[in-house]
Amino acid sequence: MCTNCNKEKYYITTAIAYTSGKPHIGNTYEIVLADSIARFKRQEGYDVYFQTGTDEHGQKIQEKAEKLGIKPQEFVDQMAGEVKRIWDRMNSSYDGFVRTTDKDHEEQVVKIFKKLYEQGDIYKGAYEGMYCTPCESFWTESQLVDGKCPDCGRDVKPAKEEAYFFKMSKYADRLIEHINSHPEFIQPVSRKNEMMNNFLLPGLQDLCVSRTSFDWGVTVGFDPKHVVYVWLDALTNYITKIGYDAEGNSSELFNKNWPADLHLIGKDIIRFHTIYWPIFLMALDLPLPKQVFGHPWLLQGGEKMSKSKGNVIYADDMVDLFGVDATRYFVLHEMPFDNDGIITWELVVERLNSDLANILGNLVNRTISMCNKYFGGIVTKTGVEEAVDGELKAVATAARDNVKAKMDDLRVADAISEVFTVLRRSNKYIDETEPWVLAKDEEKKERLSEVLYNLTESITIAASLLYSFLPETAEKIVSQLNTEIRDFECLNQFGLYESGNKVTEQPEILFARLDVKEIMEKVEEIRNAQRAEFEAEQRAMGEMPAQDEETGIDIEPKEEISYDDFMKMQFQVGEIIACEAVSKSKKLLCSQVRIGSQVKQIVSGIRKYYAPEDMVGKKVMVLVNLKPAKLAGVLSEGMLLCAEDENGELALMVPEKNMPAGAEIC
RNA sequence: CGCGGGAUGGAGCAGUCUGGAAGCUCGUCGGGCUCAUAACCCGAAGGUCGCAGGUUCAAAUCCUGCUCCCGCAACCA
Repeated sequence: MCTNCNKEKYYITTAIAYTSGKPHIGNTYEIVLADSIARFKRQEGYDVYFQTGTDEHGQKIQEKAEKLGIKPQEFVDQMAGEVKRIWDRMNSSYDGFVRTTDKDHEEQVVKIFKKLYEQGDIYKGAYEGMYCTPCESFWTESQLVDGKCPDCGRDVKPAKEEAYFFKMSKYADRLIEHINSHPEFIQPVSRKNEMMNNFLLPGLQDLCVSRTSFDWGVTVGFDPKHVVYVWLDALTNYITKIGYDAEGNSSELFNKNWPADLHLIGKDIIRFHTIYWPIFLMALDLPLPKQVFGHPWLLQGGEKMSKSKGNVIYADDMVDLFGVDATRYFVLHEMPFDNDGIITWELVVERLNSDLANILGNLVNRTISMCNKYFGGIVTKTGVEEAVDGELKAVATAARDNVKAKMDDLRVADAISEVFTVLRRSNKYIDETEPWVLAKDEEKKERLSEVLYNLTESITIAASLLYSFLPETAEKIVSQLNTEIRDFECLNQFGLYESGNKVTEQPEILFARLDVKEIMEKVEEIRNAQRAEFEAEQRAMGEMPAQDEETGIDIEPKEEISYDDFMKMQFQVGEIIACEAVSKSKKLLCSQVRIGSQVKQIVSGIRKYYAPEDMVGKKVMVLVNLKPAKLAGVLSEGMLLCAEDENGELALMVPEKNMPAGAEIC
């Protein structure tokens, strides 16, 4: 309880956005969802603190900055600015924006690390594995390919690197106990079982919490060779930014707000938030957050969005085409509670037209038009009631508690539907009361006035409830009705709209209907621009050679070899006499290849381009004397040679004339 | 047998835990209405609830087996 204002506090956070790339609509969803919850809690009367931010350390970011030829700090400054700009554009009402490169945050991370070390939860140990010197990488036995480095194929040797570890196991039992006794802690519940069965119950490994292989991170104060593991760094943002101090001088803000009421995160990082984070907090002797909600993902037409697929949808493009509130509406509405949601441009247009334009916008527009047409804009309550009014009033006054019930369960999409129930009922009410018929009869004038009053009142209630989700639209509506967003407390009452008020003379169209075809043409432009941008970026990072369509593809030049080197390789024509898919893999085909008098089994990653039955009978170019290796558990004794284009499309090499199986290629 | 999620009218989903008349939104078709953004209201068609068994008076729901899809992991000779 806040001592100043008597309001109960509510601390909500989003995950901090990783700054390795521009966030797409799937990432942006989280801030909109959090914003809606934060706004709703404020409306309900909570003293809300809403924090978001950016996660800016780590190897990936260091590498990306290097490739772009700029300093990591410069890179994350750009990305953080971009994230903040998009969050602002989505009209998110966060109170705090943390960057993990903020001085005060970094200082606390150092202190926290030190504290945990001094009390024995973090200890110095060694990370053991197989080390590839040229690649500067550790690999586990299972990652090795044929006993060699999976990246460069060179020899690896066992090596040890000193590192700090966190004693996870020490707190595991306490965490299991907490999760079991607080069923609301992990939401949705299905995730709880996943965490328990996969990680907690089998036993927690101690976590390596420092790195020496790169330096873009928070340096361990007492051992500057090491940087703090990104997750230890990132997770603590929830306490550092509101003023936690590991040495005991925490701020007012922290004391008031911790523990957090809700960490809103994506389902992919639930493990970090429901296992590592609580354990870190236990070690710091702090209370655990009350709830962690791992929301589902927004998939583009059922697929994950990725730049290389060229199917990414960005918030900016959506806002340009549809506006902020339509974008907010779509992501909030289309995202169910525990399944992934689907977004396509066509679906967005459909939702916008049917819900926002037809049901909401048109209702407001027709109501205001009638007020103007019949009463010069003056809305008067006359008290001439009829039976049909009862149902409208019942629906309108019940909406508040229905919305609240859904919001309490974090079912935001369902909460919005509750508001639309009021709007749909209002449209129906117009049909039932037929104002245009009443208008023709002078004696029905008072009844007509009452009908329009009831509509105006219902819309005011609906708009007030819509405020958390579509703040701009809600404001526009009440402004057109010449009233204000109504207090949450009164939203279960009917008849508070001030009788005699005058609505606007010129109702503005809230959401114009859109034509799918026109939108799709614009989308095509966006896609083209995106593709060009992606290629430019790849080139900037040196991952894609400048290409000229006339001259074909250039590849990374390889080291010069001697004729003897070439002659070491034995190429022969092979005839595929049988071929089947490798059952444990999606990409592999296993072929029996006749080479002269012998038959070799060869596994190839070409299932995407060749069906097993198409392979049989083909004569192909085979590298015969490659050392056999197992792929997905299947022995492969050679390699079928293919040409590959920039899209990964493959073509088997076949002799230009018919040649016998076994013919040497040289 | 790597881990997990899913399969419900043309599309997107709810319902499954706690068996008891198959529901919502969109689309389609028909009708009504004209205040409104060709919007709104009413009605209809359309489903072997992935497949096959089993339990039960009763199964979308519980049990067993299978198929397909999607993530992750592994792997792309």
